[in-house]
Amino acid sequence: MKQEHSGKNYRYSRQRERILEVLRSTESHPTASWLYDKLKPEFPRLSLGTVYRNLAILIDLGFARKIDAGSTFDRFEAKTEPHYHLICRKCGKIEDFEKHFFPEIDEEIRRSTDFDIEGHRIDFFGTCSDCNRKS
Amino acid sequence: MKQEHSGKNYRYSRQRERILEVLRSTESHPTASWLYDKLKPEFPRLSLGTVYRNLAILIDLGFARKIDAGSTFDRFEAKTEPHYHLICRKCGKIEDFEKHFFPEIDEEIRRSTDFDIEGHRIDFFGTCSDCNRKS
DNA sequence: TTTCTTATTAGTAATCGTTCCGATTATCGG
DNA sequence: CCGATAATCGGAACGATTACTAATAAGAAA
Repeated sequence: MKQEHSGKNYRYSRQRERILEVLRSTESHPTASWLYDKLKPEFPRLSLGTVYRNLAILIDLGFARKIDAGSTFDRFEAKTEPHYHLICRKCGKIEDFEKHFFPEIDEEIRRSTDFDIEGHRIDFFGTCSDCNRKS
Repeated sequence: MKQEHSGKNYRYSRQRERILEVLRSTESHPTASWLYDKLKPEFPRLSLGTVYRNLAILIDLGFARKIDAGSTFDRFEAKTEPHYHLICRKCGKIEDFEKHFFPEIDEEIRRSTDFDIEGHRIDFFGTCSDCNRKS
């Protein structure tokens, strides 16, 4: 893991490395405390503050992203390729969707606003197949 | 203001009526405490909890929406027609964008997932003209 | 209008996710 | 190995939101 970006140069830390590995190993778009629980057995003295601080650093390094899914808590992901999210209104599950990406809509918007558009995010809302099956 | 929806029947309240009016009168996508400050002179005994509770009711009634813009606090709007948001990465300002809407992308997604898609939200990120001018 | 029921409010305390702080530990260049 | 300082731990602090209780007010019925 290269740890330099945006002027800053971060020292290596075993906790940070593992936080990124665990984040990369899941598709569940976890919370900070989920990561904390996962890593607590490995680092018995791990602190939640360490998880938060390192997630912020990983975001700064471009290795992770924060997701706003309407919950009261933040969720994170390590996927950096462009993709969208399917958010289940019933259970809150977030799934990645990468089959289509629409770069042309940025152009469309650029033409009719003076905002300097860098990119966009799309979230699709609905009900996941698990929840559909149950009702 | 019709106050019935989702089974519940709400009583009239002057505070709720004014909260909606003020929310409709601004394009600033305000926070709960901004609304509180605006209405405090009019209702000297207004409580912040009242603002939050009524915003939740207004959302339930379909008169308002909550916006997740990556901040630590919630922002609200009373515009109910479909539209997107332009979010300034520098100053946090949110502007509405209604010139284009892309209903066809829901169809596109429906075809390749088993999620039951109800709709989508798009947020465009960039720099607003005010911030561009300053730098 | 008066009464009665109950939704709504004000005021405050509690909650909960996140950030901050001081002391200790670890990284890493010299 | 030493020294400088970044990162950690543990816990306190913070800030937005929610929950609780007694008082108030909407609105239906008499």
